Amino acid sequence: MKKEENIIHPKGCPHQLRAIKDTMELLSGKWKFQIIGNLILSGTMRFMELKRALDGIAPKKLSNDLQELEINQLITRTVMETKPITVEYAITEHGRTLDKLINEITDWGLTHRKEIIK
Amino acid sequence: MKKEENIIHPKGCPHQLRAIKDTMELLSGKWKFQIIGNLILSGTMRFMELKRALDGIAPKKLSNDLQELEINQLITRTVMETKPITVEYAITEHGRTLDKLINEITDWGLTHRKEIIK
DNA sequence: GCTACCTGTTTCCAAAAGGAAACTAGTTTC
DNA sequence: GAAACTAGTTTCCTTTTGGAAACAGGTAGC
Repeated sequence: MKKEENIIHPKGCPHQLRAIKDTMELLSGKWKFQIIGNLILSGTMRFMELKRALDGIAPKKLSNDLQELEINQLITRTVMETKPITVEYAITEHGRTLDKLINEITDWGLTHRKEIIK
Repeated sequence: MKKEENIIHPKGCPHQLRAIKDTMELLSGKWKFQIIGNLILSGTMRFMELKRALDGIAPKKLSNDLQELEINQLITRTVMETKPITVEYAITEHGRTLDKLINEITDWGLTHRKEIIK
């Protein structure tokens, strides 16, 4: 075989690869899907509620991730004028479109655990 | 409000959160879903084919990720006794169960791009 | 005024991820 | 024997990620 045989671009259009890249650049990491998952289930949660639900997360990390998600219009942040000030984080319409994806991630995680154990 | 009000564990059973963690610990990162995606489309690919398809990946990274995926039984590695030795990476039955998940990731990436642009 | 609570930010540090370049080692082609 | 192909490994470095601890700035209760 000589060199000039693989010029033709393989399969998988870059269009789809870019979509995978987009999703993973925004949502990969340890906590983001867990945050979205909690918010989809609860609809709305406060900072300390999230901190307790996501066992072990540092406040800085939670704060950073929430900001990134807000910038990408997946959640909203609302300051409530309560006695000690509270902040409500809510899932947006756009954020809810992650519903199916999170179900797939969850289902696959369960499947994989069963597969690897045996 | 006094302190002892939020003892009850919120919603979302830890069972599901663990599944999300499992999936993301194995598959988050820049390249893994792209590798699996290519292999699902092509069935089987050689090292250099993958390297060319995943534009910009360093051989070390590709090698490392492939090893991790093999350990988790998502792909197989077969050395072929050809003229210059070649190695074929193939998706396994278990790896194919990621099919739906990758479709969701791709679809959501396309949706998100449209949503953010407007 | 002291303490506690809420929502963070700041600083500092450690670990993990990722990339560039050089190199190994075997085979084939010229 | 020189050059080019295969499939990586090794080394070194930079960037990103994540976490711990301390602190800030407000309110409320005692």
